[in-house]
Amino acid sequence: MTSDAVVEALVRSSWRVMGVLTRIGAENDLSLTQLRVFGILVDRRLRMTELADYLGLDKSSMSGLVDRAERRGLLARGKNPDDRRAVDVYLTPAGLALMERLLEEGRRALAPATDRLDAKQSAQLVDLLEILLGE
Amino acid sequence: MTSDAVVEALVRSSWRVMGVLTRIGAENDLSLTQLRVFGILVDRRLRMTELADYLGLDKSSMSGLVDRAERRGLLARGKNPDDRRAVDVYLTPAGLALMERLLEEGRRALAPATDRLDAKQSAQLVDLLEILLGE
DNA sequence: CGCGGTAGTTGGGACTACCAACCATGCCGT
DNA sequence: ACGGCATGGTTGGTAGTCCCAACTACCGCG
Repeated sequence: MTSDAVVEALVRSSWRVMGVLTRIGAENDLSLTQLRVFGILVDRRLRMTELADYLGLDKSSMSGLVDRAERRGLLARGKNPDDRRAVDVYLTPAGLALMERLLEEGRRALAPATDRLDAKQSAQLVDLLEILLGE
Repeated sequence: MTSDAVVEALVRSSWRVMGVLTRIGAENDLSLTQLRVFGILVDRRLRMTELADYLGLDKSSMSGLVDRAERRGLLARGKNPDDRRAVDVYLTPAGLALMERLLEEGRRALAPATDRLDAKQSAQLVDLLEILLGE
């Protein structure tokens, strides 16, 4: 069965990627989840629950997560204009700046791997992964 | 720069894969890390420190990890014949059986995604990821 | 033999996630 | 318009993760 090989390759490479992200996060005192939160919020402003859905976490897990990032001035809570119960979360300028640094770091850290592909292969890989991810 | 697109696709798909693994783990009371330990030990018997190296964790993190799995009878500690300080870790038959179930579950869970690729694309993806992972 | 280095454990601390319980607000039917 | 149920978020408690520092046991070399 070829499905096995695909799953195996996917899982293996995913672990590799997570390892890189974990290291980059650790160097900046961010957990994997926080890193992901930042990645999500780069171009969005979301309510707590929406964020929890993105992450696949319980909403109660969000409070502390956001608290800690907020305390560091990287993230802020704001009122939601449409629903007084809801709380919007978004990156502060400092958070955005940090995220941009981390993106660059991520690119650099993965470069040894991604550089092994030529332009055509890169495009192919992106296409295949996008099919995998579905639209 | 096309490197951006590759990194983005890789990170996105890795998160997807991790989500699936997290769910499967949670359904069986296993953390992501434990799941990975099992995956590593399927065809190996390792010392604590070697395992820690595979996982990129501190050796002190291993004790508790192995403890908990051992308490559930999924994993066992054994003496290392060459070094009396060292402790070998390996899957018990129960652990191996569990892991086989989980592998099958993983394949099934990822099938909706992997099925979107035909045989040729699958082979291509595996090739590309293997290049990425290095030899 | 003795001494520095390595294998693993223990203890303490911050963080992560979950669940259940709890306010505040929103929404619906009557 | 109001009573009741649903929804958004927080809090508190628990178990697990992961780190660092300190410690014991053992290895190996001079």
